[in-house]
Amino acid sequence: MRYNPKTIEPKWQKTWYDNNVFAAVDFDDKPKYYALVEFPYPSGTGMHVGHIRAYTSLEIVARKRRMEGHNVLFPIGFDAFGLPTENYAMQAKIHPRTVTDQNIETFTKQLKDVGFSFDFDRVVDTTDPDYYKWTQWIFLKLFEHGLAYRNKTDVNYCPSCKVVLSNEESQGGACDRCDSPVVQKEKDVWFLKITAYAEKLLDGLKDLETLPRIKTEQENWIGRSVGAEITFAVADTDESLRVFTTRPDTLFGATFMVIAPEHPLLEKARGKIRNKDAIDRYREQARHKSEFERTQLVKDKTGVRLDGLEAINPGTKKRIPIFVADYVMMGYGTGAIMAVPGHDQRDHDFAKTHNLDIVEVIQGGDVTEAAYTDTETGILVNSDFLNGMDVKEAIPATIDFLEKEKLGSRAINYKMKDWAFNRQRYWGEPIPIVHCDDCGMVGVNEEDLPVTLPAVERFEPAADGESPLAAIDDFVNTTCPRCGKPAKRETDTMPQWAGSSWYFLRYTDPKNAKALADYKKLTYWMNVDWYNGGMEHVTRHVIYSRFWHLFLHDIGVTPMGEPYKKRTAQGLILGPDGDKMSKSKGNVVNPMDIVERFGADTLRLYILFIGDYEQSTPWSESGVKGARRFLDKVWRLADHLTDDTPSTEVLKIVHKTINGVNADIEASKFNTAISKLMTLANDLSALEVVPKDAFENLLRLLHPFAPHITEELNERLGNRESLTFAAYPKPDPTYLVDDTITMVISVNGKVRDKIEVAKDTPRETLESLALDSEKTQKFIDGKPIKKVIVVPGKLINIVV
RNA sequence: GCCAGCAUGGCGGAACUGGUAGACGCGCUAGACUCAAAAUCUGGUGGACUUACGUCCGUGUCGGUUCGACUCCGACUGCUGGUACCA
Repeated sequence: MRYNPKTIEPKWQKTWYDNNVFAAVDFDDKPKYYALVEFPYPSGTGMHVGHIRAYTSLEIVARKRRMEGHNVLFPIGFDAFGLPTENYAMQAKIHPRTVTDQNIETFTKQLKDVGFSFDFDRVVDTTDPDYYKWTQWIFLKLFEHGLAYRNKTDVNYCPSCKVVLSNEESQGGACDRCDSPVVQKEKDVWFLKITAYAEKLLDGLKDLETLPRIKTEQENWIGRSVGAEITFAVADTDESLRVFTTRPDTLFGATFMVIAPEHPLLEKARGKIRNKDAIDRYREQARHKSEFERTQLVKDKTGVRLDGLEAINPGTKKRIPIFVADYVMMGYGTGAIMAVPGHDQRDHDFAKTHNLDIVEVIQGGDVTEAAYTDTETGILVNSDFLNGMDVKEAIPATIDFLEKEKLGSRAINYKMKDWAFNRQRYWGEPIPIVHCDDCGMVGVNEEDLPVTLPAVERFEPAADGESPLAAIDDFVNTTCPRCGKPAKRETDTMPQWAGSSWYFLRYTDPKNAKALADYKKLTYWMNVDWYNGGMEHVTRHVIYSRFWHLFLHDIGVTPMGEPYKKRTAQGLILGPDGDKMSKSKGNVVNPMDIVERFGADTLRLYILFIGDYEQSTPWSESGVKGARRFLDKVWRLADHLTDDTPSTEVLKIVHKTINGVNADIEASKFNTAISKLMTLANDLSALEVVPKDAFENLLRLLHPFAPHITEELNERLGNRESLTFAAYPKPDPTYLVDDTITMVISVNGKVRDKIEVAKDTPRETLESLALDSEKTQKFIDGKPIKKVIVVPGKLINIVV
């Protein structure tokens, strides 16, 4: 009989899913293993090959762990709030609830068609009120602990559509929907104080098992920098300017100051500024510049000098000018800098444009030409008591001086900003806050959660940038939870990151109505042993969810500090043309097509064989064929089985494969694991008859990759037990070592001969064997032998 | 600009801590089977020279360290990702 995935795949899927064989068992005695993949956004187009790649890695690990005797939690769910569904719903005039339910249904069917071993009893859906009740509950806790606050900020606003836009919808400064220019509109929005956790988030990275680059990316995102805060008095006023600098040693070279256009000094000292008009004009320009312009047009350093105000350099005691310039941002540091044109290139550019003094304080370069930024070899000059020191000595010396004079202190600054936590849209979790005229902002009582999204006909954004919820009187008008007087509900909803910041906790206890998850179950299942997802989520999603988890731990809701033990990230699958897959390029590969034409096992196998798991790789149709041929070959092997005991030679091949495949899977080297299985199948098919024992080992090793065909073949061998919980093969060390080894003989590093020798041939014998070799003789050619290097088990190199 | 990563046959990719470059797959090619084709099986397949045995060259470019470099170091080029005037 020929291999026909169309009949055997549905058969085994039915067996698995009808009997719930992948259900994780709470509090089981077996050691637990929690394998987590990033849950999908259920889009209308169904699964992408990228989803398959993202899930297949841990699918292999989960199936392998079950065979190794673990109680495995391998869950899946849906991150279903968000813009695409909402936009589609508006366009198609279907309620987002309906759209979401349909999409989830499609995804679930597709996941099962590929044979993923998820525990479908634990599916979570972030848009389910029973789920988002707890998302709201966590928000309330953050609010109670002062970690959620409201503040004014500028948002992208389209005056024509009267709608707030996301960054994505306002790229290049034009509205995505009507193409009119986007302006910045000031609005009161919610923030989460993630900066309060900056240090903890940095600390927690120490124990995370991951690629160095993943760690580096998070470190750079948090962006801790150590330096000093220095206070500059503003001459003839009571005002002062605080700056943050990483280079306090260059204090004596600060010849001017620059403040952000939004800096409060401009209001406070307004009376003293003589060129108000010019300043106002510049501030207005900066306000209208989109973030795009302000950050992309790097070349021209614009700015206006404040007439009538000067600062005093606390080192030199000299008066120095103050400028307003938009290259300084209010959002980082203190919104003001001391400019050291001699040793900072941006300041140097600015000084050149505006004809300002450039003073050299670190010797080594030519500061009239360019800023000299070498901190290793430079020596301080023109700096009073710092003269003669190197940069490393001068930094603490300056800080000591500033602290003594009460002009500044050591300071740490983070690049990471607080998390803007709001959207003015319908399809998101309502923020559970009530605005009361008397009590201010009050959290909804816990027993009144969830604050559900009202079922409405119209969910288009309301006018003037307000959420559609603002137009629904029934929703808005409520009573104050504290004083009982009439009050209004918050109408903003949460961003998409909210539901995904804690979903992995819900999987441990998905139906709990009393808590986000039972503490004992959390204790049993957490931490996540292995978390795989996209490289693009390594900064935002991973950091946000770590923040929520650390907070939940601090308030005693979860037992562990850091949620994840190990994190990996898969590479992108490109189109067959090497470009990113996209509808517009017409190079999208639909994974379900591959299932249809070649079978799910072929898809699973190929997607891991395609290349290094962490690297991006183009899709190849002919590569798929290769994966299918391999399965055909395995199928045919079953027709040549024998009960004879395998030869030592065969046992060696089998056990080396067991050893290699095991190691490769644990190291995410799925492509080489598969190539080793192919080699084993090739070797077995070269035999007259295939020992059954060797074949069964092959089936078990292959089972996590290609579960359907292996279950079928296993059944045909007469085995009653499913492979799902069959013992994973263990290598027998006696078959891993060879008695004889091939050693290379090289002359001056070039391979000239190979010899077969016993494993522990002594050095002297090897040397003489090498020197006597006919082939090497030719290259030694009577020249004097300088040295003979013997690397045990590898080679002998003769140097002449 | 800065940070990180990558660069290996016709193609996707292997090569552990420096030690036989090109595993495995695709493609191509010759042969077997077939009336024929498909499928399958067997052999070959980095390049140049050579009747052959072989020899030389070869891991983006240039240089260095080493008995020995795809692997380490320096400079450069190109590609990918992240970030954005971060003080």
